[in-house]
Amino acid sequence: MAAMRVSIKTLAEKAQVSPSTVSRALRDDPRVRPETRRRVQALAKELGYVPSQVARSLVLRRTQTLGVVVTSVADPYVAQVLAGLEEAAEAAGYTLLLVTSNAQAERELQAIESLRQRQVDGLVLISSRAGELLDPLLPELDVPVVLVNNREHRGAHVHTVYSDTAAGARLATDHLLELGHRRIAYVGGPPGYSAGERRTGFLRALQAAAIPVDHRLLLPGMGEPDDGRRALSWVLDLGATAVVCYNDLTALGMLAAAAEAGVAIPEQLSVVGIDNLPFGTLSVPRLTTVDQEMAELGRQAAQLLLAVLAGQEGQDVVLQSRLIVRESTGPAPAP
Amino acid sequence: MAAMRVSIKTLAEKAQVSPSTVSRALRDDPRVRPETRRRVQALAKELGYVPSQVARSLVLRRTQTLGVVVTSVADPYVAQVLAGLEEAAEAAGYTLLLVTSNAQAERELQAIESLRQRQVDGLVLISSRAGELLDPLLPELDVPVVLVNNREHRGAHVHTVYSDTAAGARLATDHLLELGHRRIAYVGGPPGYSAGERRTGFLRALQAAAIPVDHRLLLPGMGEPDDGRRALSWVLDLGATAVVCYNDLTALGMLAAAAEAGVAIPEQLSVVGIDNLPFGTLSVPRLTTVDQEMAELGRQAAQLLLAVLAGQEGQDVVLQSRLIVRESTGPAPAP
DNA sequence: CTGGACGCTGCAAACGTTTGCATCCGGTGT
DNA sequence: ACACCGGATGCAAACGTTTGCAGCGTCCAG
Repeated sequence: MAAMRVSIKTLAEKAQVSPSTVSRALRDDPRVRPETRRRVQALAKELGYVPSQVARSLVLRRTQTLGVVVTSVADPYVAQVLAGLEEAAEAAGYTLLLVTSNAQAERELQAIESLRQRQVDGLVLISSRAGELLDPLLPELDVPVVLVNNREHRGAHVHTVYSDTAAGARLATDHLLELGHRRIAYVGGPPGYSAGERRTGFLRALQAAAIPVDHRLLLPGMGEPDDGRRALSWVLDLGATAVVCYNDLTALGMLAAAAEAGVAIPEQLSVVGIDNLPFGTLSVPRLTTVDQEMAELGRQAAQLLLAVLAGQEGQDVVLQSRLIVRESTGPAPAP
Repeated sequence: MAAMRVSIKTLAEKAQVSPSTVSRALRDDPRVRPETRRRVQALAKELGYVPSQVARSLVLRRTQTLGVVVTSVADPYVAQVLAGLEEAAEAAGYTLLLVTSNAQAERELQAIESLRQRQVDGLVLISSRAGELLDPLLPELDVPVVLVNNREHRGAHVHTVYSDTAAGARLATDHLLELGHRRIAYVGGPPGYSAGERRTGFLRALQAAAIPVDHRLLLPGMGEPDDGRRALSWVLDLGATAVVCYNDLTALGMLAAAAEAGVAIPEQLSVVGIDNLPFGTLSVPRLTTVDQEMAELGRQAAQLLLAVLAGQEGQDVVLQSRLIVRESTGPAPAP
């Protein structure tokens, strides 16, 4: 439709003023006469003028844009964090540039490079899996970085926002211990920060209760429902009466498998997850879990980044985990 | 760290060549002597040169960026579409600019405006809820638009990618009819394109089977689990033996409520959803549903947009729905 | 009548690229 | 010796803004 792009210059000609004046008029600079301002603004509306954020970015040297790299948006944990992040960023006039890494370190680095070239004002890495590959890169970055759910890295411009998930796992385990369970299994998650934390939280709880760990009860997993499914018969065979899962997804998979196999939850087996996904209330029985406040995590990440961008001192933030007892856990069966 | 940003000019000085040559050397233009090219590239690496995509965008007048507006990333349907979209866009060298509308028409328009100013090369609207407010805006846009899961709008630059969800709802209903059900309820979704389609699909199936509709069995909802929960006792009271839900979320809510209330599924009530969320396999019983291939929808949307951007003719795409029978549906109980 | 002050506007440079065209150089064909 | 050619490089404009500084009236005080 529009034959040619209408720029500030176009407006300038039509309004018989200089580009500078147009620029100022559009942004309500008090230095331009009210009448001129109105005239220019009216003209802008009439001609359908759309300011070019990219030209503006070039001269101002900031883009009002935050780069976010995630493992996968299809992961409900990530999606929740992202939602909180977007909300807070949007409220401050920032827009998100989203890139997916599929949990591959190599792609994560590429993503960062791409965002860098796009001159994002700040960077958020959610559940980064790049590990040590990240270290040489971080100091190079000329923008502040916030790591969500990962404390493996330090640096001048790098900040951290995370749930105290080790404590969370401990909470979950202590809950089972209080219920009288003594043989408790753990189904793990994908290599990386949080799986490590959660696992040590679990182990510490056992240790504090002076319960020797049976390493056969420490199962590997990728944080997916099938991991929980597979684990069910394994843990029953070994006589476990309870299991803490790396995350809700794993736990939900186990609940589903239990239902299909006719295993009574929690009478025969107590199951607890971590994350508090919305779906945890839809399972039968409803899932006992540990809240990780993903949306809040995202919001805090955005606010931290924005604070740093505004020149303030950035304080790392840690969110406390909170146990949510529902019906998937119960007293240990009498021996 | 870097005291000053290193630009093409910086490289030019250090390498004793003109900026033009540097620019060409960096992009492997055959017109620059191989040796010069190597020298420049080495220097670039050494000084940690990062090309400015924004400067490039300004002169090339495209940003290699696609704008996406969604209702909420926390919605698993949206998240799946987004995942497919990102994958395909990324593969073609495009990055996504993501904005959330919270299903509010006003905010959706603002989002579009914001993306426009950011000079996105194309726009994707997922499950737009802006309705008629969108119509005056669409022709104004100077970039191609792809609507996902919404056929309410037409225009020169607007294309559409959708599941034939009316057919899907009909499939679901026909399935119940074949199982002998005659009193079938429907729990609806939020105002907008797809809820309308799905509802008419449902109604058409009844009509084709010459079953009079009892309008008390047409329940309102917002596509959330609680809608399904609430609907359970209502539909049982009215003697329904089956219910099709606007989406899986609603259906899963109903299954959970049924389990809690001791209502046997599918013996007392058959429940079918639409979407085929991953969670549909974790419920007890597993949910019968209609696949909507969200990720594929996203991929197709990206490809369509990219094709149009490449100057090709853009063909709207429609994905066929496919019934997935699991255990939440069964024969109608004998009267 | 003069000297400012003040209110409004314009000039021009800058942000970091890309690219059409000109330039320069050594070599080649006649 | 001349014109010409081709390869390598440089010049300068352009993309669409913002902004420090200068300019220009007009009005008022002295």
